[in-house]
Amino acid sequence: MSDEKPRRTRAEQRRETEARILAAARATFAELGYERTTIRGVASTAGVNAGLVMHYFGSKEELFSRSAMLPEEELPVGHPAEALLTSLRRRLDDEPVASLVVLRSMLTHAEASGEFRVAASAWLDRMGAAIPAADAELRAGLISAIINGVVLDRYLLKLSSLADAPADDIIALLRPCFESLAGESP
Amino acid sequence: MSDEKPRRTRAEQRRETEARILAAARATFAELGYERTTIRGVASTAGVNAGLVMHYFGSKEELFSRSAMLPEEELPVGHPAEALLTSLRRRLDDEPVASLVVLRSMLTHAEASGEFRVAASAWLDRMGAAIPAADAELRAGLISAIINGVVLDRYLLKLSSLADAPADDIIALLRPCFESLAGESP
DNA sequence: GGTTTCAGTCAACGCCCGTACAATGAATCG
DNA sequence: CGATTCATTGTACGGGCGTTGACTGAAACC
Repeated sequence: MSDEKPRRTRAEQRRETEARILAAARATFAELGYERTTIRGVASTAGVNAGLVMHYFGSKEELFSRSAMLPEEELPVGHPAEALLTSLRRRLDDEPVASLVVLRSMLTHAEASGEFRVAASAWLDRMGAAIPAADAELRAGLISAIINGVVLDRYLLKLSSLADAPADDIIALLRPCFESLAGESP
Repeated sequence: MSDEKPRRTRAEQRRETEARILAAARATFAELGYERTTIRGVASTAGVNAGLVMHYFGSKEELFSRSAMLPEEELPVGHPAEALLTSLRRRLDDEPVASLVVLRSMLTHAEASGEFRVAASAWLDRMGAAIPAADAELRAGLISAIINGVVLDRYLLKLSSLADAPADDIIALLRPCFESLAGESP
């Protein structure tokens, strides 16, 4: 009765705790932004001591860095406009939190902007290359701006007209815009 | 030679100093957001003591409130799409700072969002009323999102493709989008 | 000219934050 | 089983913040 094996080995426990902290951090950064997020707060949400967060992640900066890491987004294939609409749908449905950590904290935390501007630039370049127009870069930038604006109003500012609308309706209304900007022929 | 009258009466001096503080606060809030803006920093930019800022504005919260006040925006008249493009142009050219204080701090400072959501709602209602479509509200919301997204990418995230583009090019490319969303006939 | 007002300064407070570090006790290992 | 690792805790410190209230000296007033 007492020789029960421990449910979790030490390594497992460690990984689980670290994951729990990371999840708490992601949620908090997304909701409060960088400045208002405190190590103690994250720790308490994760049910651990604040010192442990430091022990595992080294600093708040690094915790943020790890929280903001996005899975490499593979671009959908197909006509640019449709591909971009798919990309938008993904950000509207799949995992708003991931986007929010980045978006909100880029605004909150100036130092974080740098590395993300790089990622954004890469995205813009790939998109720009797929758009058949002389001002492809600007067009890609505008599409990116539209996507950012929609996510912003819907999830951060929570403006009612966007927050309550079904994703399908949003996509449908934006399709002509994306086609116009992506230079699709009608 | 010594009976020179004082250049500024006390009331003038007071108004000038207060205006200087307010200008410094606006600039700082726009650049750093609510949390990273400090009373001491604003005071030092304005060339006064931190205590004076408190004395005049009561609290950081109130200083922010006063900084974020926008002049009542009168809506341009004409066809909705053109009116909205004019509105966008205004935010691109006229005074980016005013928009930025609100936009950045709504994201940074949750408590501030409330009062601005009200203003945004009023704007959306007026816009929605001018759009001849069943889903006018959503369409207005999308247009607002686009405007926010453009300002966001151009002035806050400073993404190169938008930050460097002439306002005219942006307007030109967005015209079809606005027309499509505002339900204008071609 | 004496008194009052008031723009502006200064020093201090209490608080919360990120961070450092020693201590603990259970899992791991030889 | 004894030694060692290591996940986890508790405590403390140094700094920056918003805010306060006493103070100063020149303008305003009668």
